Amino acid sequence: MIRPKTIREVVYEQLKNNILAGVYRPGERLIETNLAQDLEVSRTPIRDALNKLESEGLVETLPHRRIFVTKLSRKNILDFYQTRAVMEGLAAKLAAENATEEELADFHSFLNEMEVVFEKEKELTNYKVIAEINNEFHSKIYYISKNEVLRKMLESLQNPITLIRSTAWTKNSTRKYSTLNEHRLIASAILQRDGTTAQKKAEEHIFNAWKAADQALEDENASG
Amino acid sequence: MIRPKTIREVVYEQLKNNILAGVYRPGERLIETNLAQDLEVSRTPIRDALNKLESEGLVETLPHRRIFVTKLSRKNILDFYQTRAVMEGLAAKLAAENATEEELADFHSFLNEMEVVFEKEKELTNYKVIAEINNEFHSKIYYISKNEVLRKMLESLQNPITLIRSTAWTKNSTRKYSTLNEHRLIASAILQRDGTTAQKKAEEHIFNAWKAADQALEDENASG
DNA sequence: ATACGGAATACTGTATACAAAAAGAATTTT
DNA sequence: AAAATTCTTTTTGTATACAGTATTCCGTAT
Repeated sequence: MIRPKTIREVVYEQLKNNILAGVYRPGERLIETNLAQDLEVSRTPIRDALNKLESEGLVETLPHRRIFVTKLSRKNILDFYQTRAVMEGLAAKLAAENATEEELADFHSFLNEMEVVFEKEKELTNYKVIAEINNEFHSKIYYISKNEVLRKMLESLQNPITLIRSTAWTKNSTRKYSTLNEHRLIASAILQRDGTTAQKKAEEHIFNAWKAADQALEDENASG
Repeated sequence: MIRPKTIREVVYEQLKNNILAGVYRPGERLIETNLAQDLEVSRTPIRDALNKLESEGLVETLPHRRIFVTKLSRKNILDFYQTRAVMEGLAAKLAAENATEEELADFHSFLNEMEVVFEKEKELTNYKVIAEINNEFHSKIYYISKNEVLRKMLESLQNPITLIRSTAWTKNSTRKYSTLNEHRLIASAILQRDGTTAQKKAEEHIFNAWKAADQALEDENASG
């Protein structure tokens, strides 16, 4: 049974995609009326969508003031990753402790798939495929952790982080390889139900991701 | 220079207060039209406020379906505290590491104030005063941690937790005393710039708060 | 009686008109 | 010419009317 999507939902997804894909760049101004004209809807669903995006940290605004796509500072970015690190650590730990046997079996076969994809995409040119399977890896952990609150918060952190990555980090093969390795370490700890190690490896993984993102942004600023 | 508040801001605060104070009970249905009439405004700012409250987890709704004040399950509550624990831990650790000398001095004198308040309110009957100063204690830590992302997320977690406390936990003197003691332990670690201990003590503190809340809710269900 | 189906109704979603505030342009003042 | 001040324009905030969907109520059939 499918439910027809409301206009605001469609608008929300479109705007979000445009922001995350860099169509609307960080710092760019958004005007309700223009967006409404472009998407051929009234301002009402546009405003609803923008409100939601604001609470997710993708746009910024003050009452009666203009609306801008969020532009994150280097400190902001560190803050995001730092926060995400402890949350991913908790998720990994809970996953190791709370997964059912079925879920672990499932997770195991997903890992095999992942290996196959990486094997096939040896050149790692297909950034989108890699990014997708990496996101799926993390999502699986959130779900088997059985903590809904944590899952939702981590999912909402995903947006700003995608925003960061869309600006920097187009192709950094070294990082892609180490990501795969780090995922292996986390997964192995979860499968062995070793919560402590899973937590530690997950935290380290996010820390490394931060270092890579930070480095990429620095390089970009230095060259651009 | 003060800015006149927009209607939606006022409405948001009113609805939020009513939810957190238990005027609108968990599970209760909210009707836009009625709220608009009660507050003597149009539906527009009501809808804006409800959308915001939804993204903060205080109300729940599906498209074209009714709106309800969030009713948290026991598992939800555990999830909230579990998540908050690691985040408070991180905040305490960062506070110990990143506070300036001035901030530490400030924090120290706040602690003295806190002791005075508790001394004066020996009977601990004035629940509101105690709750306020406890919240302030945590807020101070968020600020001196220097991590804005973490602070905002912790602040948004505060709402559902207040919701939990408003239903259970009216007066539990034992818990109030141990809260003071636990706060002392966290503070002392921060003042000594011992990040590891601060983190550990903060995590334990939230875990204990969860145990108390969970117990109170169980008792309430058993009796009520 | 109970289950099903179809109006009636109650509420949320959307469009649009109008109000108010902020940003920008033009004008005056120094 | 620079700064301050008014006024114009642009843009967001709010009210309201209308559209569309879910829920309720009632009648009918089994």
